[in-house]
Amino acid sequence: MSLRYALLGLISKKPQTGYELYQTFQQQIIYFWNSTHSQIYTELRKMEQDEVISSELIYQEGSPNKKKYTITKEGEKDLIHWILEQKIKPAKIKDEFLIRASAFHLLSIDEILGLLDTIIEREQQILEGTLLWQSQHIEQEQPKFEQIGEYITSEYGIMYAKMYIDWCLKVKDILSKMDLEN
Amino acid sequence: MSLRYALLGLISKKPQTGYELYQTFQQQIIYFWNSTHSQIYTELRKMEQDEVISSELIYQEGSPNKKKYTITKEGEKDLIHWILEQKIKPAKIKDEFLIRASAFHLLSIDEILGLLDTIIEREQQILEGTLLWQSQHIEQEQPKFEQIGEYITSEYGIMYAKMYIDWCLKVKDILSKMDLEN
DNA sequence: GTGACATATGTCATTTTTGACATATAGAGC
DNA sequence: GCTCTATATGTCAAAAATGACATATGTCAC
Repeated sequence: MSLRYALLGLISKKPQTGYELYQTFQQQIIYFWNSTHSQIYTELRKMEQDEVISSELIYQEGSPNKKKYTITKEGEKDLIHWILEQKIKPAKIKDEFLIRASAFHLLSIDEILGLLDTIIEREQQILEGTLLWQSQHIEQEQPKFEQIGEYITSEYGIMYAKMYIDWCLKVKDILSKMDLEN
Repeated sequence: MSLRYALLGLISKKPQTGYELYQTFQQQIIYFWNSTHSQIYTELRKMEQDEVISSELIYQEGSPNKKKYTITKEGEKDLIHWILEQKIKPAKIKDEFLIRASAFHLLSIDEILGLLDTIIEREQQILEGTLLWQSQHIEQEQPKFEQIGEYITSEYGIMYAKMYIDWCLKVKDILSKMDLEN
C-alpha cells in the first residue's frame, strides 16, 4: 500500500503523468523507495478506480498520448490520514553489497579492497548527481515550505551517500590495521 | 537469489539452524536485509536440495527438534563466485518514513515535529542496541579477521542510525529557520 | 537508412514476499 | 489455571514486485 501513498504524495504537489512519476522515482525517490514502470502504471489505474486520483487524457500529435493524474479531495484526506495515523513501519533495506561485506572473511584483502573501491566510485557518482540536482532545484538560502519534501529528501540522499563512502573508508582503515598486525 | 547468499554467508561462519539464522536477521542483518521466518525455512530447504548446504537433525527431549545446516564445498564455491563475479545490484530501500517526509508540505510544523521526535527516539533505541551488541561481540582493539563481517556490518548499522538521527535534527533546524521567516 | 535512445503506456507469467494459521514444549508472571 | 513469551519449524493463500515483451513516434548520430 505504501507505493500508493508515495505516488499520492508526488501527485499532491502537482498533476503528473505516470512517466513523470517513474522518472522521479529513478532520480530522487530511489533513496527510499523503488518501483518499476509496470508497477507504477498498474497502481495508478487502481488508484483511479478507488477515486483517490482522477485522470485527464492529453492527446499529442506525433507523440504518444499522456494521462495526467490529479489528486482528489478524498485522496488528500487518505494520504494525510496515512501519514499521521498509520503505524510507521521500519525501513526495509535490501543491500547486496552489505551481504557481500558480511562474508568478507572468505576473501583476500586485495579482493575486498577491489570491491570497496568499486562501491566508493559508485556512491561518489550518485552523490555528485544528487548535489547537482539539489543545486538546480532547491533554493537553500531561502527554502520555501512548498518545497520541504524535495529539500529534505534530497538532503537525506546526500547524507546517505556520504555515510556510505565514509563507511567504506572506515572498512579500509580497519583492514589496513589488521594487515600490519599479521 | 540474494537471500540464498545472505544465508550461505552466515552458515559459512558456523553451522546453524533456521531459527538462529532468523534471529540474526532480526538483530543484525536488519540493517541491510529483511526476511520472515517462513521465507528463511523455505529457502533453506531449497538450498539443501541444490546441495549448497547439508543438514543434521538434532533430537531434543522436551524441546522441538532442530535442523542444523552446514555449508558444502559446492556452496562455498558458489558463494565466493557470487561475491566476486556477479554484478552488484544497487541497494533497494523501502522507507515509509521518507515517503511521509516527502509529503511534509501537507502537514503543520507541529505535526512534522511530532513525527520527527518519534523517529529520533526509535533510531536512538536501535543505535543503543547495536552499540551494546557490538561491545559484547567484537573486540575493537584487536579485531580478528574471522570477525570482519560482523564487525563492519555492525559498524554500518551504527553509522546508519547516527546518520538518520542527524538528518532528523537537520530537518528540525531547517524548519526552525522557516518558521522564523514567516 | 539504421540503430540507439527518449518519450509514453501497457500486458503478463514468474518470482518473491507477506502475514496469518498451525503445532509442540517450557518457563515466567499474574 | 491462564496468558504471554521464547524456542523451533512448517504450510499456504494473497499481495507485491520483477523483468521481459509489446507498441508507437521523434530525434540524433554514424
